[in-house]
Amino acid sequence: MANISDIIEEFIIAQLEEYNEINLSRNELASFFNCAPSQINYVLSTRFTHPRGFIVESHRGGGGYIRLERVNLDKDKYLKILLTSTIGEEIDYNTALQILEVMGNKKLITDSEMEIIKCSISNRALANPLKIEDKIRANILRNIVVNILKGD
Amino acid sequence: MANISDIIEEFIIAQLEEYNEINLSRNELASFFNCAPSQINYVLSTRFTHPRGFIVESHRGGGGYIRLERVNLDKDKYLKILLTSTIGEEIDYNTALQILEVMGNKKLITDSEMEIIKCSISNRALANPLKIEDKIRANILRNIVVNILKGD
DNA sequence: TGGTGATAAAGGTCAAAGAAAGTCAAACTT
DNA sequence: AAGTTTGACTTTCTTTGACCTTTATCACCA
Repeated sequence: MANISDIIEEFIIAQLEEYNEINLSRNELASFFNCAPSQINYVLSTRFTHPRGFIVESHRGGGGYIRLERVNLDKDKYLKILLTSTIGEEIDYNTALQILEVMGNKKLITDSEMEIIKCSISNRALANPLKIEDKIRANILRNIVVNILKGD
Repeated sequence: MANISDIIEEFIIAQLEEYNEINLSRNELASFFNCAPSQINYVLSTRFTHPRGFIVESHRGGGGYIRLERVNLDKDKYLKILLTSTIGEEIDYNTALQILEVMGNKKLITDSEMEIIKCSISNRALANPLKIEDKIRANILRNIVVNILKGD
């Protein structure tokens, strides 16, 4: 123990115990702990991950920030399992569909939410010639919009 | 927060909440907020954009002004415009967000649907080392699941 | 009276500087 | 070998300022 990363982790978790959503400044944190700013990124990416129930958002530029939020994994066992094991590094469309169906049955998502998600993850939407996220995103959005038009 | 642009944005939006068309003086605004006049242009061009449903008109010279208006297209028309021109071959995250906001305002999507879509199209979700759709899809799903957990 | 040019009063543009945060790989620890 | 630490470099967003363009008005002269 007693390595900086663990200490920073504890510090952040302590904050999250009080408020379950917090704003950090990467540079301030780094100078507070006397470490490289990128150390903060290291801590965030190794400790504050989705499977552990954290959501991290950030903004660059003047007035930038890092926002951290904690979700309660124990609230729903099924979702917890999804996060921590079922959905791994990769997942094909049919498996994903099966998951969605269960989520629908369990009323975790509405029908129209399910439709939106199907749009988002369809092979058509994700067809990906070369690491071009903006194109992919446009595909996803177009999909979604057509779908809303369709549903009267 | 704590950056001037956001504050100016809020100020202007508050005005638009009352009157849905307003006249501003660039210089007055700038001196009121103690910033460079061109800062106003920056705010206008980054925040009061077409995708967000604003129209900006201005006049130079003596008695010049900046007129700001909020447009209100009916739903089908708006969606058609989205499909045929606003969403092109590529779209960056911020523009997409602005579109989603308007869709939310127009009740074309519910708040939780909006959250799902944001999850689907976030840069984080689409981070794409190399044409690997299954990985991307897993990212998207994980995003969505965390988000549903978040929503109480 | 009517045209003309100077001046002032707007707003516009653009690029450089500044302020965050992100990435990645090399070096260091355990 | 695995996990951590560091730092150089990148990307994104904001702020500032110098310079540009457009418009209105007013004084002046034919």
